[in-house]
Amino acid sequence: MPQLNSGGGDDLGANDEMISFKDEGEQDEKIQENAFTERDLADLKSSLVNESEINQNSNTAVVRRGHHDEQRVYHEKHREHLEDVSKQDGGMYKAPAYSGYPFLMLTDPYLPSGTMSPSSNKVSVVQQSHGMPPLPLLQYPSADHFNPNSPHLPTDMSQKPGIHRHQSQDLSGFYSLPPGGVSQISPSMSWQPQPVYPLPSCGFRQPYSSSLPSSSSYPRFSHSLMLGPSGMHPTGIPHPAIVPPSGKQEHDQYDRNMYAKPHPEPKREKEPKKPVIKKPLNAFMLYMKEMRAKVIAECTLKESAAINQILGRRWHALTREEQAKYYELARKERQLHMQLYPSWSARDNYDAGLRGAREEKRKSDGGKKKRRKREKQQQQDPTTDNSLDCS
DNA sequence: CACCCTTTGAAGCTC
DNA sequence: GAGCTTCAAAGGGTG
Repeated sequence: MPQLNSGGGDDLGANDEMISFKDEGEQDEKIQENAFTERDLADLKSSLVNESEINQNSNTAVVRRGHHDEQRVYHEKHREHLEDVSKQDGGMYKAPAYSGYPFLMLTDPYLPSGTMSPSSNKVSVVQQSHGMPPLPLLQYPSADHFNPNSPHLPTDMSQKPGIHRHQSQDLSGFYSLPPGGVSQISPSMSWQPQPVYPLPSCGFRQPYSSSLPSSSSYPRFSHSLMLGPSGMHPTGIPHPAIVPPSGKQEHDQYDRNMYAKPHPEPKREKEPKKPVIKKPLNAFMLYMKEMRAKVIAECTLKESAAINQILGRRWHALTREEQAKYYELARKERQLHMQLYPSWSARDNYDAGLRGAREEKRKSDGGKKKRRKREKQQQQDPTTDNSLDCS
């Protein structure tokens, strides 16, 4: 498989791919068309280097553990900024379709003067769809959180000992939204005519259930996410990424609960478990979310396995620049996820819910599934039809 | 009803 | 550090 850089490794992984894309120096014309210039790439590359440095400084294990005050400040800044954005945008901005948590298309914080990276600026969006408030995440259960004079909020966070966010992580700038961000997404390939973010009419479920009372104080959260103190994220901030221990999302979980998958937990009523915070989506997952509806419409397929195969082929058919957009989105998503859940680890979900039991079963099966997968890969005929069309 | 399938990528784990 | 495993989304299919 032509993985660009499967090395993983935090943010740089995806961007290394982008860098490698550039190094190969192909499709210059396309790059120009997409305003994805050499210089832009250099900027992006530079920004990524900075980011890794930043992460080293700010995301150490020590820093990541238990700095909830910091998170609160972050959300506060975030909220303030969004208010500004909302004003500037005339209320036109929308929530991204794949928005799980109130994911914001971020300004690249690592570029000087807060300019957008070439890829990010094409997708830098704070979308609000269906007339929902932009950032339910930022709707705090307590009005105190909104109070600039809140006693909970230190007047000078810089004085907070032991917590040092990198300057570039000034989140008000971090999440700034340039006007027209969405429209700047360069046209490309088959998904171009589609809105940057999938529309319900394309087969996606409504990102926000109409059944949810519009008067709700927490419009984008399902009721199950209106967690009390026990269901609250350690930050005290309810979040779609958090799966309450008490079962299924009452409404559509798509988008509103991007990271909130209703893992069935039969015994959860008796033994309250920690809410599950879902992994941030990687680039391909973001791509799938966006393109699934289109494939379904085109191919009249319903089986996800078949759809995903098609999407996998299409993913490889994407230009580097097009893929780079998703890598960038994924990178930012990981960043935001990290900001929101500093103490979260992917390992947390390894045994979440029934997965523990499932694990047991798989182990008892001798890793049957994975073995099948590997066998299939090995048996795969190189002459396999790689058609991007429906098959 | 729980799990499988199927994809890629990120992250964790093991050696 | 390489290689393997798990999980993330999705929803029809299967036992």
